[in-house]
Amino acid sequence: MSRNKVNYALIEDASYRKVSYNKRMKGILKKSDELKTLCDVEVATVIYGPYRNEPYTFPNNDVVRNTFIKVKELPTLERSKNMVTREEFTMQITSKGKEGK
Amino acid sequence: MSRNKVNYALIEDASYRKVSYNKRMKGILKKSDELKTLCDVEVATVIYGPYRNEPYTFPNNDVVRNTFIKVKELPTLERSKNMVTREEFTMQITSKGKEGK
DNA sequence: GATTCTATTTATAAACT
DNA sequence: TAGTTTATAAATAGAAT
Repeated sequence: MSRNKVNYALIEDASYRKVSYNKRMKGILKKSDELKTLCDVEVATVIYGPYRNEPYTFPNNDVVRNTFIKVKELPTLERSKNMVTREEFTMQITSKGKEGK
Repeated sequence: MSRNKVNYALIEDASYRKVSYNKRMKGILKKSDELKTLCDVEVATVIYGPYRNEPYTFPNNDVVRNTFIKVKELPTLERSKNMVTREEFTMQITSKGKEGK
């Protein structure tokens, strides 16, 4: 964004890529924190790249672990497709789905 | 952002809070996708709130699970504090830390 | 209540230090 | 080459639909 439009592709220049990474990391973490506070939802993010040996966790390792546990039982991609189909079917037989978005 | 500055606090009005949640969710997912593409890093995000029964995963359940494995072995908050201290100590005895950030 | 519009704030690419 | 500044693109709060 800014002085020029951003091209949606890998930034070829390594040093500029790192500068961009640092700025954007900061931006995403701020946005995540805002979402959590403004809308009262749980947000857990892990970013893993060549700039640190360990993955970066937001807001911290413990919250990430707690939140990610909820994902354990979720379907794999293959099963997920079936689930959606089932959901859509349920939507059809009930007048309206009850979940938000 | 926008017509008015955002107040860093829970949005009291539930319907407006949901509208804001939808907009900001979309924004964060876009930013995450951009970071991944522009800077070639792994990003995994889980958002869990009252608007869905299941946690929302980005980019999908499988990637989140894979990334989560890397976080399993990371220290807890308590141990983390010690780690930082140790890192700082290492920084002191070596002229310069070698990690990015 | 969801979708579109628009004024304004916020994020950030490039320049500069 | 990390921090600061500035011009501009992008996100989004509130309004309109």
